Order: sequence, then structure tokens, then C-alpha cells
Amino acid sequence: MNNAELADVFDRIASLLEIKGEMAFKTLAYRRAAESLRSMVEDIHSLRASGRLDEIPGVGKAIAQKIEELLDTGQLRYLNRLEEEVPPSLIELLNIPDVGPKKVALFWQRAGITTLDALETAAREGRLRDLPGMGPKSEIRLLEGIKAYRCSIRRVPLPVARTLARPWLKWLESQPGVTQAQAAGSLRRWKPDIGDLDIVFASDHPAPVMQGLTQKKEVHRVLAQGEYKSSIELEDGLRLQFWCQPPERFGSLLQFVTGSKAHNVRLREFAQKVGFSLSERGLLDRSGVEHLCAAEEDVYEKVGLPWIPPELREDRGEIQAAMQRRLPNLIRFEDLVADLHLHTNWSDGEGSIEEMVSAAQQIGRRLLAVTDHSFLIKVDEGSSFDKLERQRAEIEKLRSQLGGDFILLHGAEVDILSDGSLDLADEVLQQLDIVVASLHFGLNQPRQVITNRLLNAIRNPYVDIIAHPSGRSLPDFEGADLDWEAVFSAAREYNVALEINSNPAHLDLDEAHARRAAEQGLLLCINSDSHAPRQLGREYGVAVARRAWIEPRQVLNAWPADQILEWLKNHRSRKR
DNA sequence: GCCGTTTTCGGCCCGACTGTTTTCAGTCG
Repeated sequence: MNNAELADVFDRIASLLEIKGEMAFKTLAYRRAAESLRSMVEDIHSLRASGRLDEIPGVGKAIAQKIEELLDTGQLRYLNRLEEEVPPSLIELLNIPDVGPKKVALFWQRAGITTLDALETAAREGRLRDLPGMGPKSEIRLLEGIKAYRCSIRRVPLPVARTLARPWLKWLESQPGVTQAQAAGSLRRWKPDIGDLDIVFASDHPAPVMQGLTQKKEVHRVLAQGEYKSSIELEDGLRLQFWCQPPERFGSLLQFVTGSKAHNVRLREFAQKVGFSLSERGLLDRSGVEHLCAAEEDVYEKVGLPWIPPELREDRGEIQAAMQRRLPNLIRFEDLVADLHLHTNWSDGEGSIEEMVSAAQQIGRRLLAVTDHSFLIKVDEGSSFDKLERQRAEIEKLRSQLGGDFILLHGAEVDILSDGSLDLADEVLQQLDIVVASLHFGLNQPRQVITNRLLNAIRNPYVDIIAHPSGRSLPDFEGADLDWEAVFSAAREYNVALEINSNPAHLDLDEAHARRAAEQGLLLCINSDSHAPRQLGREYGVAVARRAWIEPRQVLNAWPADQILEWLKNHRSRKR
């Protein structure tokens, strides 16, 4: 059993306990433990072997024992007993919008319903409207909810969500009385994908704006409409939520809607300790005096904390770090000095080397490594070396035109073959200024095989960077099954940098592995993997790094250009 | 079930909206 499977078990327990009507705090405890296990990179077996289960946040004596039983037997007696008491098929019903544990228990105990199909039939036949708290309207809402769940769309990738949000923000900003509008929620936290879109705005007279929003032609269905909050659904099922407060309370609202939920719960607990009740409307001190926050910074300042960047607000220790004034100095897009992985029209890129250089200069880069695919640049066995030679000649010519202000390196992205060797010979690699190695095929090999492949590449004397280490390709492939501890340990031993790839389909390393790598002192590198000049401006890799608490000092291409060159030089001579 | 700047026991976030209600429960974020 791995971390994710354990997390699923504890989520399952939490759902069953909720339906059973168990104390809310107990179910919350299981949810928290599940979340911890899910976001953890270190393998649960190694944690257990060293007796450190109690170091997992939210795991105490009882849950630790359950983890041990699951690891030993693959079973959990407690869960088995629970499933005899509460039909497990009820868990699915919790996914229906507006259906929570109380409703599920009602359907089950008062109408004998245990499955989604049975629930739908009962609602259609009007058999639910007489249950306590139900009526004809809630029956219709339930049927709509079931329909929405049945054709529920996948989470929306962040770049798509950002594009979707733009016209709504523009419309809001054009409305009289609206002083500001902003996307919040997981979009503002730069999560790689989002479930629904949260948009906040400030106005003293929100009613006509809310009215206008719900009447726009894109709106398929209005789910809720109030003074401070409205919720709509688009034709494709995507849900948008609009929140409003007057300008003098906008900071509180933005803080609240940015989330995450877990962060907000922690922050409110903390606020309680220092004497405030915190909500999306403001802060209430113990004497009942209200303190308003027009800016988000005010919320944190009033409870005695420094402002916490949205990317950190996941309840992964950020409030503790803020208390101790130890928040990381997060890397920013403008901190990147170099881009060390990109493609030109020498292989499958769209831009010439010159066009890529010009685009890089426009966004403030000082160093660029041209790393075309070895397998594409290699026209046939005999001519690869010739083509690389010609590319080198072009780069040298460009260098003389550029003068000393911009540094252009000649590299390649080489393929790691199935035996772990590289598809360019060492004599060829030796001629290059930088070598980026990566996996492109055979990604479903068993853990040991594919890990060894990567380890061989790391040990190669000429390899400087491992690009998109897991080969993740969203949304269909989550990445190879690697022994990460072995990869990290080899990368440390051979001083090879691991990439955080900025292509939204890769984002690889992902944030959990990036954080773990950084914690272990590994060197990272945030590259665009551009195949066109416009892609050099991709910010998604930096977003992953920020969500992984990473600072500029941990990122090779955020160092000053001369230090990057120095590292490349030293690194190669040390490795050989 | 977890956890400790108020605690090894007794806490554990807060408000908006809906639909059913004559005052509230359930759900959501």
C-alpha cells in the first residue's frame, strides 16, 4: 500500500463516519490525516521503518496504529466493521452538489436508498418530497445535481481557467460602482488545475451587478443569487462564483475567497488565539469592535502575521512559518536569469535561434541554452555530428553579433535510451556547452527498470540537467513510477540539477517532489521547454516552484550568469 | 481523533444562501 492508497482509506472512513453522524471533529481528523498522506512524498514504508509515523501532521496514536495494520495486512478491521454498518455505496452520493452527509443519511434511513440510481428514481417518482426538510424544489435541485455530477467535467487546467476568467473580470470592471475585480480561489494560488472559478469584486451597490451577472447569455443555470454571493453554471458545466463586499472590506473578502479552505481554518484558529474572530467581512475583537480590512495585507497584519503569498496557503506549515518570521523568500519569474532548455527550428521548434534570443532578451533573460532534440537533429546515423557542427557555427556567429551582454550556449536535449545510455555518444556530448537529458518513451516500465535508466543518465559524465524527470504528460499520464529517493540521492551525489518544466502539460517535477528535492538540498532548474518564442514567457514552472516553497538560491538559472557558467564548468570537471 | 503561546482535557472557523421552514438545518467555500 502506498501513501495515496492509505489516504483513500482514511477519506473513506471519514465519509462513512459523516454519514453515520459521528462527531464532526473526528471526521475532520481523518480528512486531515488523508490530506497529509496525499501531499507527502516520502514513502510511508520508510517513515514507518524509522518509527516516524507520528511526525505526519494530523496522525496521532489511533491513526498511526491503523496505518501499521494496513501496511502489515492490507486490511483494516475498523473499516470492515464500518462498512457493515454503513453501505459503502452511499459514499458516492456525497459527490452530488448540495448533497451532504445529513441528506445521505436521510435518504438511506428514511427511504432505504443506498445507490445513485435508486436516488435518481426516487426523486423522479416524487418519493423524496415528503421527507423532513425536503420539498418539490429540493427534489428538482437534487435531480439537477445528479445530472451535473454524472456529466461532471474534469478539472480545468490553469491556463484555460485564466483565459476563461478574463472576460468576466473585464465585464465587472466596466460596471458602475465596481472599484476592483480579481480572480481568487485556486486560480490565484496558481494550482495546476481548478475545479470552479472564484471571482471577487468590490462595490457599495452589488445588487444590480449580481443581477446583471446572472442574466448574461453565457449563463446556463443560476445556482444561487444573493447580495454578497452568486453562483452560476455555464453550458459545459463549469461553475463560477462571484463574491462582493464594499471596498473597505475587500481585503477580507479577497483573503477568504483565495483560500485554501484548510488555510482559512488554520488562520481563523490562530486569530482566535490572539483575540479576533475572523470572517470574510472583517475582524471582530473581544470587545465586539469591528476592524475592517480594505487590503489583504491588513488581515494578516491585524492578527500579527506577515502577508503570506497565496501559493503557500495550503495548510502546509505556512502559518507556523509566518509566526516565526521564517516564510521563504519565494522565487519570482523576474528572478530567472537564464533559460536552459528550449527548442528551435533546428528540431521541432517554430523559431530560429535568433528569434528565441530576441524573445528572451525582451523578458530580461541574460543567458540562453539552445537544446534541440538529439533525435530530431540527428537526421541519420552519419550526419548528426555534422548538423550539430553547423548549429554550433551559427551559434558562434550569433555570439559575435550579440557581444558580451548576452550569453548563448550550445546544448542538446538527449534521449535516455531503454538501457539508460544516451542517444548521442560521449564524444559528441563533450563538444556541447550543456547537456539536458530526459525520458521520452518506455515510461510505463516497472519502477526498478525505469529508475535505473534515470540513474544511469544522472551518472553520465556529461549530463548537467535532468529535464521533466517523471515524463509526466497531462492530462493522460501522471508520470513514471520512479523510486524518488534513489533519484534524489543520485542527483545529490552527482550534483545534477533537476528540472521544473514550465510547459503546463508537464509541470514536472510537480510541487510535492520539487519541495522534497529542495528540502534535501538538491539544485533545481526552472526551464520553459519552449518550442516557440512566445513560450519563453511561461510562468507555470515558477508557480510550481513557489508552491514548493522554493527560493532563488535553490534554482540554478536564477543565479547570476557568471555563476551559472562557473557551475557548468566545475560540475563537468568534477563529474569526470 | 488530534493537539498544546489557554489546555495532557477540552477545545477544535465563520457567514451566505436555499428551501423548508414560522425560526432553522443543511451545504458550501
